[in-house]
Amino acid sequence: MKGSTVRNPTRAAELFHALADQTRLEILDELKEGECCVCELTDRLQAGQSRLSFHLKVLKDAGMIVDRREGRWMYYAVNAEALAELDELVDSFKQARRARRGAGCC
Amino acid sequence: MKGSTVRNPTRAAELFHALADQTRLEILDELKEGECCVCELTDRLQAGQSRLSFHLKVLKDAGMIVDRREGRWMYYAVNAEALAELDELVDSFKQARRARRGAGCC
DNA sequence: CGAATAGATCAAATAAACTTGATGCATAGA
DNA sequence: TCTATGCATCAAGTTTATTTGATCTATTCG
Repeated sequence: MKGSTVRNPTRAAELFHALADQTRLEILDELKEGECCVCELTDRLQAGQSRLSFHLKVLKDAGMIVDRREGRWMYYAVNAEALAELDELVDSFKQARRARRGAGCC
Repeated sequence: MKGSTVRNPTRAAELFHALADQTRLEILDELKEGECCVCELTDRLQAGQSRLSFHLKVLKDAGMIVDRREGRWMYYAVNAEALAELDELVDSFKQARRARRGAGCC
């Protein structure tokens, strides 16, 4: 455990921001099939190397993915912990929606 | 139903983008307690009127919230459909993570 | 109708994110 | 050690988001 993740608004924004990009969603879509190296991603997605590297970094900094070096290849994979965090975050939006707040407004 | 939402990467990015901001998360945090008008939000959150209005628009355009006019007040509320979409999206990241892709890399 | 109020919208300024091409660094193999 | 390969990183340019202060619109009430 890395401390409260939900209830930390900055953390939540960081996590959602990591998901708020088409290219990164495509990366995750590839990674969910299993661990994968950058060169593989490069030709699956239509993306230049440095562009891909940039987005991988965003995902990694947010904790959405983890990396592992093997020889000269880097393997990336989805981070299961982050998926649990996301579940919690989405759940947190669901609390106690009542019909209407008290009486009139302001 | 408004057509496939998961499996539409642009839609997914839009939804996550709406959540990728501190102020908007705070708004949602207020709204989950129940429907609420802008003036109420204005003093709960430390935000100017046009700023709040901007973020409410982002949330609304993404379908995260719905609005309702009552006299001269606008009431906003979390959109339950969007919460379902989010659940689906987060689930979609979870598919079939295998240990390792086939043999060596490239 | 005229004034007041709640919010939306617009324009300009600023800031943050993304793309691209170049360069750097580590590893592996000759 | 020298070279090639796989990626990360950096700098510059571009695009997209956000903030702020007006201004505009709809609604209510006198």
